[in-house]
Order: sequence, then C-alpha cells, then structure tokens
Amino acid sequence: MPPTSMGHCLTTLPSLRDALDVVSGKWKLLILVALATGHQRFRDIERSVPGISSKVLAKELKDLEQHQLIQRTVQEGPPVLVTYEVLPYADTLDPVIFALREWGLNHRRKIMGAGSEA
Amino acid sequence: MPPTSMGHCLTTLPSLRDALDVVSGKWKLLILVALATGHQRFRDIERSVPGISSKVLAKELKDLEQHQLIQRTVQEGPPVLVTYEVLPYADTLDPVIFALREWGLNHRRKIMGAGSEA
DNA sequence: TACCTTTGCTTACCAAAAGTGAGCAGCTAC
DNA sequence: GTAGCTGCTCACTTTTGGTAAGCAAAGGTA
Repeated sequence: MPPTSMGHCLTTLPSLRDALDVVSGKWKLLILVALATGHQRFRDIERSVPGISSKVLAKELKDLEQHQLIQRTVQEGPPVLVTYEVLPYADTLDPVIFALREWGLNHRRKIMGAGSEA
Repeated sequence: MPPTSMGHCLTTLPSLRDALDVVSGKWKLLILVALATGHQRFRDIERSVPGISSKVLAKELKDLEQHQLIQRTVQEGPPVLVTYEVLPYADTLDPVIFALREWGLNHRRKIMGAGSEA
C-alpha cells in the first residue's frame, strides 16, 4: 500500500529527471548491484551482468565513476590489476534498487499469471 | 540509513532487469508522473515533459499502453478527443518514483553543494 | 621456446533508437 | 479564407547500442 499514490508534487518532475539523468540506462543499476555483490573486476562484472558487452560496460563504468558512484583502482604490479568498487554514496541508491526489484518481482508474477493473453 | 545496504540477494539481478525492461527509458516515468498530475491530452503531456518530442512521446505512450500502465481513450464527437490516463497498476510504480525522486533531490543538492569542482 | 588463455580494455563496423522539422486531417476562431 | 490547435506520422540526421575482432602484458603448460 503505497502512501504516496497520486500525491506527486511539483518538484517530482525535475527531481525525477535529475535522477534519471544519472541512472536511467539499461545497465547502470545492474552494474552497481554486480559490484555490490562482490564482482569487482572488469571481466567479472561483464560475466555477471548478462547481455552486456565490453564496450558498453567500459562506457557505463566511466559514467558511474564520473558520477562518483564507483571508484576505479589500478594496482600496479607484475600483473596490473584493475578493481572497481561502489562508493558509499552509491548506497543511497539502495531504496531505488529495492523498489525496482520489488516491482520487477511483482511484474513478472503478473505477466506469468496472465499467461493466457497474448 | 538504508536498511538494505549491500544486502542484495540473488534474485536482485533478474528482478531488476525485468523492471528495467519496462521502465528504463529516459521518459516513461516522467510521462507517468505527468499523467498522474492531471495532464491527460497528448499536447498537454508533450508540453509538461520538457524536452520530449511528439515522435518519442507517441512511441512511449504506445509502450506504456502495451505494458498496461496507461489507457488510451478516444472520445468521438465533432472534436475527436484523445485522453490518456494511468491505470491502477501504474500506481504500483509509486515507490519507484518516490525513491528516484528523493534520490534526485538529494543528488542535485550534492552536485550544487560541491559547486567548486568541475 | 612456442602456444594458448586471461585481463582490461579499444576500435571498426552495423543496427536501432532518439532527435528534428515538416506536414496532414479535422476541427475552431476570426 | 487563413490562421491556429490537436494528435499524430514521415523522412531525415544524429546519437547510442551491440557485435566481433584485436591488442599489450602477463601466466600457464609443456
């Protein structure tokens, strides 16, 4: 039972736009979740986010870094190691991710349930 | 203090993807909010969602209709009148919109606050 | 040593989507 | 009549996305 139903105020549109400008892609939230679940290397993320390509991942990681949601660290050494990690600020997106996750779960149930329709 | 911080479970990724498949564009949530705030005619929505074009709006409205989030109604009569309205199901997206709105609000503050940086 | 694999990307190339401007049918206003 | 609004669509350009390949540096394997 959402307490806000229909109660969108005038600041909703601009704030939403601000948020969407950072987060609206198909991949960004997925990447953040992958990072949060322990996948910190490029190839590791690539494998854990099904369907993403190297090119897009590289670009998205740059975007996320620019928005200060993640941090890229290069560990020099005989094998140069690059790791990505979510910054604390990215945790503020948890409510968004949570809400979206819940909705996705529910939506799938709806779609599956009404299986008799085209 | 988000209670879910880092606590993403294994169903997060697929559920998130399901949700993003419906809602990930730059415009869909904005359109839903515009509809929910009383803009129900095409041109009205177009004007209230800054930056959107007729073409994209038409396409997004079709998508939203297909996903059963909105309903298109044509009232025949001397002036044919087309109205769009959010279906009850779209209200289930309120938590998502709310979370995103909050985040956007906060993010703008952060960006503005750190104004001395590039 | 040669050969294959992994990593973290980048580069061409092509397809899909978004943005731009014009326009159109049907109506109203003047 | 002509100008305007509405709800779109069309043709065109630009931007974004996706695919496959490749590359330098290192590691394994024999």
